[in-house]
Amino acid sequence: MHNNIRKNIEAKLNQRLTAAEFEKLSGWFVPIQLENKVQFVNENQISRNLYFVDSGATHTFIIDKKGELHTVQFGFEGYWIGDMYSFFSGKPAIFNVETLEPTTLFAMNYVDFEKACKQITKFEMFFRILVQNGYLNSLQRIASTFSEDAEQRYLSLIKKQPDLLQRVPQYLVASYLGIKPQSLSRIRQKLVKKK
Amino acid sequence: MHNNIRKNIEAKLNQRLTAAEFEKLSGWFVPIQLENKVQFVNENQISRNLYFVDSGATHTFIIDKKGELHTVQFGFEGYWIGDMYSFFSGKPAIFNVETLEPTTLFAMNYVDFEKACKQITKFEMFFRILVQNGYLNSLQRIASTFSEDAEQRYLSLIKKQPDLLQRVPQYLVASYLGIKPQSLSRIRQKLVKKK
DNA sequence: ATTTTTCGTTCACATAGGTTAAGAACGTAT
DNA sequence: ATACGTTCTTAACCTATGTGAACGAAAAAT
Repeated sequence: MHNNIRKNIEAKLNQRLTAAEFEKLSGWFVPIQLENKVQFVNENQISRNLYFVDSGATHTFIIDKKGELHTVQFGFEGYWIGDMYSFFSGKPAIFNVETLEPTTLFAMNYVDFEKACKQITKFEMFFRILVQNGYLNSLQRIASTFSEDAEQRYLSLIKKQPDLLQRVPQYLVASYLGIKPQSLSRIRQKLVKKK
Repeated sequence: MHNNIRKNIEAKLNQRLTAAEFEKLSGWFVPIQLENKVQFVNENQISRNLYFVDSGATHTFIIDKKGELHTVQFGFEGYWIGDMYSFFSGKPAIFNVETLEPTTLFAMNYVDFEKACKQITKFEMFFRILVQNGYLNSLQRIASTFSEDAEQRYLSLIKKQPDLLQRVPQYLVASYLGIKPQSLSRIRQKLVKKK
């Protein structure tokens, strides 16, 4: 049941978990089944869970002062998601997370997370790597936002995740790229003509 | 000598270090004095150091394909800087870091960092908090880039760091905001007239 | 099956920010 | 004091993206 988590951790660590370690971890990850369009993390509400996406898709987003939605990140099979700020500080979340398909998650609460870090050094290492990678990715995303135009960002994105447009509505892809749906439509039209 | 580091760690942890812990840590942080305009982390070169800015100022930046500079972050007294990617992976850095004033740093190398994490749990906790905060800040910066125009971002920035323009050249502030120096000049002129 | 809502496209027009270029202000070296 | 390089400003023009609106297609609800 928890095999995808195991594979994911072992791949990032480049190291295997023992049967005992895996068994302990499994106990701390509770499966959750959600329908499409279910929001399970809410801005301004406390969310002391860390989630692993076993199957399905999610998006993490904020709503700005003008009421506009901005996608911070998508989450597919094998992604770790949630509101880290709330998870660690115990204060209300700053992001929202919602499913984009029927989705199976594994959730670990903060108390178990602390146990896991203490009892299983490999998990603590794994998690450190996870946060570091997330941090670096977001720094590079800032850099690319400033150095590339929307067309280039779009091309990089579909190169990196060719199935993205098949799985999430185009207006959310636009919100991830930092542009309006109409602009993404225009960019796509221009690219078709170029060929 | 290492008092600023101590204060910084204790403040973030909200917990004091014992004399023994502090003494150990002090031994691992090597002071470095640099002149203005010294680049001490280079893209494509390995940099397995973590730096604490004791006094002075730095900026972390990338150069894009068009040869243009983009500031990723500034570092002043009490900031922790360096190229985390290289620090952890041992691979070449993806960022550059340079002084903007005569600067005093404390450097910790990766081997000592690992010792510190193992021997001083508080340091390990502290560092985890540091990376998490960095990650969250960068996610929020992405959100603000998409939801605010350059004028609003400029106003938020000088509100948060009123002395920034006194300490770093305006073209670097522009590169941090993601605009050209001419555009920042135009925005500033417009703001003066508004008053 | 029909209606209603959501989503993607297209277009005309508006605007923020980029580009180029020139000159002013300032700092530093001579 | 003079000259040189660097930074900042200003202005005219250009371009990518935003805005608002209309339409058709697809999806969801009835």
